[in-house]
Amino acid sequence: MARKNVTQRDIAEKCGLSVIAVSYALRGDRSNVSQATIDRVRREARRMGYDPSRSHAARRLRYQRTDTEIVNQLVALFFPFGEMHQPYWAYMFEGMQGVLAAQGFGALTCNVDVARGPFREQLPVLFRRGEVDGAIVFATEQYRDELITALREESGFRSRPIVTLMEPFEGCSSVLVDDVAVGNLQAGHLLDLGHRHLLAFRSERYNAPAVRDRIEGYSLAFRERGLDPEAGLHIWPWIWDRGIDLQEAAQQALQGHPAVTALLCPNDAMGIDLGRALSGLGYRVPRDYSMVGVDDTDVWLDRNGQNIWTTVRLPMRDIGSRAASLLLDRIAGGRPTYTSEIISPSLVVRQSTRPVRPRC
Amino acid sequence: MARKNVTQRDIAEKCGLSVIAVSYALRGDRSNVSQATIDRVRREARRMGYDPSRSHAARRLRYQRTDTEIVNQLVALFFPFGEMHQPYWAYMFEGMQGVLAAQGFGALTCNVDVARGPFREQLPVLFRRGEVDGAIVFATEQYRDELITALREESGFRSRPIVTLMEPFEGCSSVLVDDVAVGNLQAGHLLDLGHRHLLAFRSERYNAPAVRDRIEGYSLAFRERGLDPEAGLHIWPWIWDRGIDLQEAAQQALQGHPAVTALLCPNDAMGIDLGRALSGLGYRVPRDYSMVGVDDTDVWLDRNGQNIWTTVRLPMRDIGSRAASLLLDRIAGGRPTYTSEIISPSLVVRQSTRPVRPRC
DNA sequence: TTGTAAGCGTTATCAG
DNA sequence: CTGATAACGCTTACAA
Repeated sequence: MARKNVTQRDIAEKCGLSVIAVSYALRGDRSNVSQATIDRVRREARRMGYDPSRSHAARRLRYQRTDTEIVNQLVALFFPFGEMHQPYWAYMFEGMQGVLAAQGFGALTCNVDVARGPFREQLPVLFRRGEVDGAIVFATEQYRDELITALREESGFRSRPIVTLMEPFEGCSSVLVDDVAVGNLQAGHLLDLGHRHLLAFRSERYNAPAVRDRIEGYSLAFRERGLDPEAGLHIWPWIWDRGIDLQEAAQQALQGHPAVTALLCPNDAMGIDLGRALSGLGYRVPRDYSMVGVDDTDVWLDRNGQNIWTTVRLPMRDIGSRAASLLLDRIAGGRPTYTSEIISPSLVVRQSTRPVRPRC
Repeated sequence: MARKNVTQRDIAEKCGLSVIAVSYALRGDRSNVSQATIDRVRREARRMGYDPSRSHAARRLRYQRTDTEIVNQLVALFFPFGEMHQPYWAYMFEGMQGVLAAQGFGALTCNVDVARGPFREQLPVLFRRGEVDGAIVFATEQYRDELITALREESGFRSRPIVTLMEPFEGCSSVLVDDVAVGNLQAGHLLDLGHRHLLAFRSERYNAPAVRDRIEGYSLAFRERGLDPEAGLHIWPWIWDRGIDLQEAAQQALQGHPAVTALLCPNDAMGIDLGRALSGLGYRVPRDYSMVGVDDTDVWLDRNGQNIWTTVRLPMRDIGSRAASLLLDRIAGGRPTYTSEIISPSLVVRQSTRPVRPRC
């Protein structure tokens, strides 16, 4: 058990140098110390078991004199409580944790809630101390603005890097999904199978820009194939919430569109629930309706344990790890450049879609 | 914008005292300073906007001289990746966050993985710095021992408080569930409905002690009613995993026990999946089989959006908040007493159970 | 009850 | 290229 901490002074004594020379050497400051000394000091430091993390407090104290920010290896992850048990968030989180852990960073998970008062007062004390290096924010419209404002106003955080997920934000880097491509892949696949009347469910839980982009993607798929979206793209507003009678809602949607042979679902969870409801109504997927989702995070197993759910895959782990990388880059580099990274979706064809066959 | 930090010296000047007197006063050290001074200093400090969290680094630095632990308002939450998207973990997490956030504490979410090397090297650097005040550990047998050992060996953490969830551990406080009562409630309810042959699925994912206790609870329920568990309690080993053919497995289990009219499920998720598989086989719940789960975290909705799933409820939020409270108590109090708290389950009767009716 | 001196471990400044 | 000095803000030991 290393009883006493090894300090720079110990190293200095051992090397016959001054403490400050050691300080320079350890930081590799070539303009104040020779390369030879640097090497010698570093070797000795390693040998003696010098651990910079032990003297973090001293370093912090010293640096606040010059208003220099110091890396604490701690970042905050903001997300709504409701997303916690969604598989897609679990995957994103996994992606982030992988990158963060590899660098020794810790993840401070934070939830804010309008019901609990002003956001600034809900932030852990660590923020005020300036011990949080950056943040990844996954929040829906309403929360996001207020949250980011709160962070910017917190003097311990101020202008530190923020990465937003799924939506851009002024002054932040972000990791986005190409929602036009998502819609295009979904609709294109169905059109290529010969389906000509598609029903899209516009989930209210989706924020405006993403929904707009998806629909644009649908239309684009029609036009790219010389078809008229006005004629074949049917949009049904849909509130997907616990407590809704899925079968009744599904029945209603389908009866209003007898020509429809395929369904565009905004995400897997909703789509699979809907598919199950259709089965309950006596319809068969894909015999009666082809269905395609988004995410590839949920499964619909057939009796052989095979996943039959055709979907547009969003690489959630990648999104998470890209966000973390972006954040760490900005923390390390200090460059105030706001990068946006756009993640491309990909189509995963399984058995919930098949070529159209004419209605009797 | 508070450009310059207010320090104890500023307050001292304002009050015409020495810095050390202010230090004593702010900490309420009655043996070194008069109550009058304390009040005066504190009032002035508040007026000037003195913020102790700003000088945390200085305090840390000073205290490490006397090996005094200082509260950082940061605790670690350990859990397996696989549990992340389980609703029950989401609820526990919510319970913990509520308590922690109310005290300004931050939650450092940590996952360890044997595949990534020794646990000690996977810990965020914050541990080595001694900036983590305590930990809540939710890990299955295999991980738990190694993880807690790693924490104890980390010189920056050493003997700081740990609270384990669901299972006790030497030298830790813990929040436990009364699994005998869980089993007793499940089986007792079915027996009271007149069922005499119960099939229990012993999920392999459950750790040994909990499984043993549940089964003891089943037997107890029989004996309390003057019935013989040997005659009516049937146990079926069951591997519940993705990729399994649920219908086939279910078929097999039921065919082996023709007298069975009710099913004891180890948790909701598995039970509801199984119930759906039974529906697919043409059975009806509860007409053909009464089913009861554990957790009350998952729902099985009927066509009216009503949850029909009868289950034994484990108050996950309470478990989480109790664990956090236990931890904060030990962090604040410093008492090295290891408390175990046992949480009682409760029966929630819905429509997946009904009185037995004789088989044709 | 109050004040003085010293030090926690580091680094910016400036002189050699 | 190297080193002495001072300072970051706080608290313990000891003296007044």
